[in-house]
Amino acid sequence: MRKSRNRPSAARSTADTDLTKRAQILDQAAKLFRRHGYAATTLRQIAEATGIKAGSIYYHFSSKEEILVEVMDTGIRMVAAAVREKVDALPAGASNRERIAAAVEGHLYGLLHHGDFTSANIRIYGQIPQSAKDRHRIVRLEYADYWDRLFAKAQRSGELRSDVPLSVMRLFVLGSLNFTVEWYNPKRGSFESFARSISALVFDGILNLGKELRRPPGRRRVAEPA
Amino acid sequence: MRKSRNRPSAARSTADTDLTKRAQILDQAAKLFRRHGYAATTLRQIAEATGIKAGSIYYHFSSKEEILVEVMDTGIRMVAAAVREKVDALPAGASNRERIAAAVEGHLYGLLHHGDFTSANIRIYGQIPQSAKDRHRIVRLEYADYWDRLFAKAQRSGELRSDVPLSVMRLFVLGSLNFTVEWYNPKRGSFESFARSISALVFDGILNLGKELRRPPGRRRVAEPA
DNA sequence: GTCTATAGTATGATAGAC
DNA sequence: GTCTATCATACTATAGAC
Repeated sequence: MRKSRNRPSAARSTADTDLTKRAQILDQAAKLFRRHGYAATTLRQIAEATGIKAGSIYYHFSSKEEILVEVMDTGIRMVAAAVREKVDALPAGASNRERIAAAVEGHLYGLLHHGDFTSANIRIYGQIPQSAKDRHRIVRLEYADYWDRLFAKAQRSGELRSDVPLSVMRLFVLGSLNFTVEWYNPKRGSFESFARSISALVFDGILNLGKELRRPPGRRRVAEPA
Repeated sequence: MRKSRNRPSAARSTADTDLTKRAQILDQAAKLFRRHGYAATTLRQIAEATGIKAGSIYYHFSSKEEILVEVMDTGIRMVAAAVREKVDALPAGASNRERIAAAVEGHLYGLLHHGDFTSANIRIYGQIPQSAKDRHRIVRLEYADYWDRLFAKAQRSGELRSDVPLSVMRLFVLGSLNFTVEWYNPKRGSFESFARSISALVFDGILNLGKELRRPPGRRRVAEPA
């Protein structure tokens, strides 16, 4: 069913147009899936938003579900790429806590800068057909494993609290980050200050510890011997 | 359009049957909305799950959207009721921090014990028609205001950190709680221990502060003078 | 209070012209 | 690579029998 591969390598402009159209369809699909859900979005809507007719979509995709799976995969991949970039940019001797902080920042960045794909992924994952979940599974699991290893190492080194089950901690953190796509408003301050706030809450919680213990924004507290 | 009100007050069994059927429809609708979304759920599915035929639903509801709005409202009301119960049970002199802790516990309780209505609400809110959002708006806003006041008081009394915008803090907390419906698994431990874990993370964050600073489960840290 | 039957509309997908 | 036209199916909602 895959067309539009293996084209004459010279035809640059044609190739670009083709890639662009495919990408356009995915962009519009992500936007519509995010706003109205998968089932409520029709191929006619996607087509109209892309500037073509419904039937033409089948030149680029073999089914509605194929569009869905590609939108879902893209959502995860964008976030995963942003996380790896941030974490890999750390100096060699970075602590596990610093690695998690970088991952949190990267996750938020990927999440909030590719809004439609990531929001669609988070919003509709629980509602898509099982067959789509199955095809999306590998990409999703791989990313979950990444965080799993990050947290496991950090707890072994004693940097994370040990009175809360590790899986609860990991799911809580990822869940709280993911839900920011539902309420983050770029008009109310810069992304950087937002990320600092979220990071502070994840690491230190909401309580006021007194002026003596609170560091200036951007720096985070480490264990404070009594 | 409203039938089945003002019936002969003697007919207890008839009344029960009627209420039960209406409630059954809502129960099944909530379950299906949660799993497949609003648009993807058909009246035939709701009817079949309830043990009647699609046309019969119109005796109890005037439209699909009316079912939706009632499911959405119920989701919020159940959580709000659980929160008020927990907060109102506190002694008169309770601190704002204790009030928030009780609200967190109540919110989690309401959320995870009425899974279908609350999960449906959280999952599909962003996708329902604008007309349904408008009709759902008042119930939703009222509950948001409750938390708003709770947080505002706590920050004024200095119990909450002041280096993070209050709205970010409130939305972060509610969002992280809400997202637990996506991953909470009652088979992996009791609700009570789960609630303690989440509460600990919300108030204190994920870092290990050293054995000296960590209180036994259930108790929470207050400001610790240096 | 539930049923059957159906009106009116929209959907995903396909075929074939250009 | 996109179009028009259409098939087969499904949907919400209504009407009227029981």
